[in-house]
Amino acid sequence: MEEQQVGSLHFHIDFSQPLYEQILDQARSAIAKGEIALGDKMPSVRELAQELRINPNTVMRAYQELERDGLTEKRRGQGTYVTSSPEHVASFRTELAARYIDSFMEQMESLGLSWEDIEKYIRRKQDAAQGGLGS
Amino acid sequence: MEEQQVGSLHFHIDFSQPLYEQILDQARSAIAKGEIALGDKMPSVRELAQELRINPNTVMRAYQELERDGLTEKRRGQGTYVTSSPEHVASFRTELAARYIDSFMEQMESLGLSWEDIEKYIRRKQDAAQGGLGS
DNA sequence: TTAAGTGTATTAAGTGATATAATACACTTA
DNA sequence: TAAGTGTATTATATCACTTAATACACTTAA
Repeated sequence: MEEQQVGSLHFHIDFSQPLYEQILDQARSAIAKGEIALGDKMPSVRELAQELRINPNTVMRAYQELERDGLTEKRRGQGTYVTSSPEHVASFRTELAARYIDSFMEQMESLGLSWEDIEKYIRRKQDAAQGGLGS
Repeated sequence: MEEQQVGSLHFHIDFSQPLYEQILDQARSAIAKGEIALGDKMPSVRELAQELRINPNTVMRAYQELERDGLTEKRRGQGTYVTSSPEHVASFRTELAARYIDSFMEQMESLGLSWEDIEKYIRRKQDAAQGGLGS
């Protein structure tokens, strides 16, 4: 397990998933949750690669997907910046959340679990953890 | 997209995921939902491979995992059978469901979504579909 | 103008997961 | 004995992922 702070971003990298996917997910999360502010400069491709001790091409791949998500903008010769548009972040969140939720509901359906079953499990878990998630 | 009925089992195979994983998931689902009965004989490795037009080794891999799940028992020289123990199926369901749910909640948390947000989305979706899932 | 720092593109190579193919063995049943 | 089981092995092929080494175009600041 690898823990790394790069600017205002925090990464924990392991070998359970493709590297570019972990960078992507964790950068998405940081932007979606406002851990890095709108308009802020992201670490450069080379810098992040050096800090995480991985290849620049791998960082590039994650950064290209971030831009496709509408979460970042790239300025040739300057660097990569978090979008300044709150709407872009918001629409990304709802779209990705919808994808996650739909896929999750399919999994539950494949196990023959109803929505009520799921609610019961979550409630039990939240009680046990004394409100771990509910904002 | 490939649709195949093999005995009481139904498979739809594509190239979105590893073949062995699709077989595994769909067999798990069929057993968990009782679409194939406890104690029933599964298709033989060779038969399923032939029907799905894939390699027997690939079916083997899925079948081995099914046994590790406690969902099937293999009898050398006879075949592969669905477990006769309802408890095994039940414990598998709750265990896998817990894994799915936990991973899902992590995804939601990474997007900064609260449990209430999720509930709202689901309710809206269920209303729109006039009760698509609720048992 | 120059140097350093950006994103980007290309080519080559290596590794591991996935899948196929061919074959053989041990076991059970009819 | 023959046919049908699960199982194991070896070889091969493909693809995703990752690294490596370079090179190019652009921007900014010295």
